[in-house]
Amino acid sequence: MSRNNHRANHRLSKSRGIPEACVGRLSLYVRELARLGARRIGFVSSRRLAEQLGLTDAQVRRDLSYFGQFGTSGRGYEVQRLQERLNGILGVSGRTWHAALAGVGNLGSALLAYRGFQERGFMFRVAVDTDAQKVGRTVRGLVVAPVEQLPDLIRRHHIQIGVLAVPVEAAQAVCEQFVHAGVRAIVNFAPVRLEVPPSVRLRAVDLAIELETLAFYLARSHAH
Amino acid sequence: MSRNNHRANHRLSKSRGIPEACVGRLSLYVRELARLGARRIGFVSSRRLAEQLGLTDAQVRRDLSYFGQFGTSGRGYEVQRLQERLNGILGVSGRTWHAALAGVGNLGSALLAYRGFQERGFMFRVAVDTDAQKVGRTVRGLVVAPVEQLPDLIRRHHIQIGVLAVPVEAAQAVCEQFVHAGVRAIVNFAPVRLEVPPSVRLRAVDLAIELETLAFYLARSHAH
DNA sequence: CACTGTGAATGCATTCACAGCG
DNA sequence: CGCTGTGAATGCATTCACAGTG
Repeated sequence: MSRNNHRANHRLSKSRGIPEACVGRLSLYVRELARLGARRIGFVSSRRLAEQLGLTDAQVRRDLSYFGQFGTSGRGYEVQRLQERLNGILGVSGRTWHAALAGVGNLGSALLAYRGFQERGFMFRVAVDTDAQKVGRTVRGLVVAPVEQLPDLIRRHHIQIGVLAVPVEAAQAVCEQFVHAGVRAIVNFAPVRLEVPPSVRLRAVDLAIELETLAFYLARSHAH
Repeated sequence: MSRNNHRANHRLSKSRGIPEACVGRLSLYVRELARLGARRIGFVSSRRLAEQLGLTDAQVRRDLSYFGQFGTSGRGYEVQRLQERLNGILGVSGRTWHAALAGVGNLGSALLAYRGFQERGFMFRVAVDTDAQKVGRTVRGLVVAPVEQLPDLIRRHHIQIGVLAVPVEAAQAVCEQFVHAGVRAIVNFAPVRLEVPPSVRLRAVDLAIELETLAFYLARSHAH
């Protein structure tokens, strides 16, 4: 789910036969390459890369081969060059993606503050909430707006990614606002399945399911 | 069909052979069944369940069949009974799982406050941090302890699940403390791969990767 | 050599399709 | 009938194994 997780997904026009799982691993490759680069390592083999990430060398080569031929026989992959290429493929090189957060509760606030997003070129430019108590407050340099303004704000700030951290009851409605306003990529943290048109890419992060999955295996291993 | 009962039982006894993806979906089934139960719906067919969750009816039946025969021909599944059975299988019926949090930053605090955990029988009984500023503070009724006390606290509070919300640099070390103290299930929110013995169940939640995956598809669909 | 890139083989997960049951 | 439970078929993802390359 990991795995999964993973997974709580839908068929969208598959981007030219690239396994979904492979796309998820691209980010891992970039991260490891960045680390290697920081250590002034110029070349890396698929085996080394695989070891570090808990994969097989064949899988690394296969994954990369979907996007082109980046390696050199006998030497491996040039760290810096591959990193740049993969960042380009991931769409995170030289640009910033604009995100909007709906739901400035505990989780939402944590997401606004999350360093990993900025580091990879994701920037929250909009935060909304229904709660009149929260509207107007400033969180991480962002003024919380009323949820009614969401469509307008999305257009004004050229939002490409919507992040849902609202209660289950509100999730579908807010999601539809995102979609109507033209957002085509959404991450949903509410523990409910959302209905979106096939043109919209949806990912679900379900925290309770992560723990329940673990509980399943714990309960089983205990029994024996 | 009753002729095949021994085969089903055989499957049930083996913890192996159950697709990991199926385990993740168990939680989804339970959630939907709870909703149906609240609406006083007594029976549900695999088709109805599938529709609601965005799956196929065959998949629902297959998933459930790994654990036994819960349905009635012509009528479907008895909502309440199936819900109870699945909760039992998931290990979340009538018991509480004890969790420990490492890293009481923004994300960690949000996890402590997350309602979905309590609702499903997960309870944080321990929270630790390295930051002297945070140690001693009370968060959600829990006194933050210094990380050095983690092994002792794990044993004293019978912790079964460890949750890592520490920075990348600290993650592996704290993880090892969990493992040494006997924790056999860990959720890792730090964007780094952790090394654990095979007896320990590890799940990774990587927030940046969720966004990057979306960026990949956005970048592609934009290009064409 | 040491390594990549990739057909072919394998292993899982999902879906089909239908016998069998209430 | 309507529906489950499940062999058989299909579809993906991973791994094997090796020809090909600098």
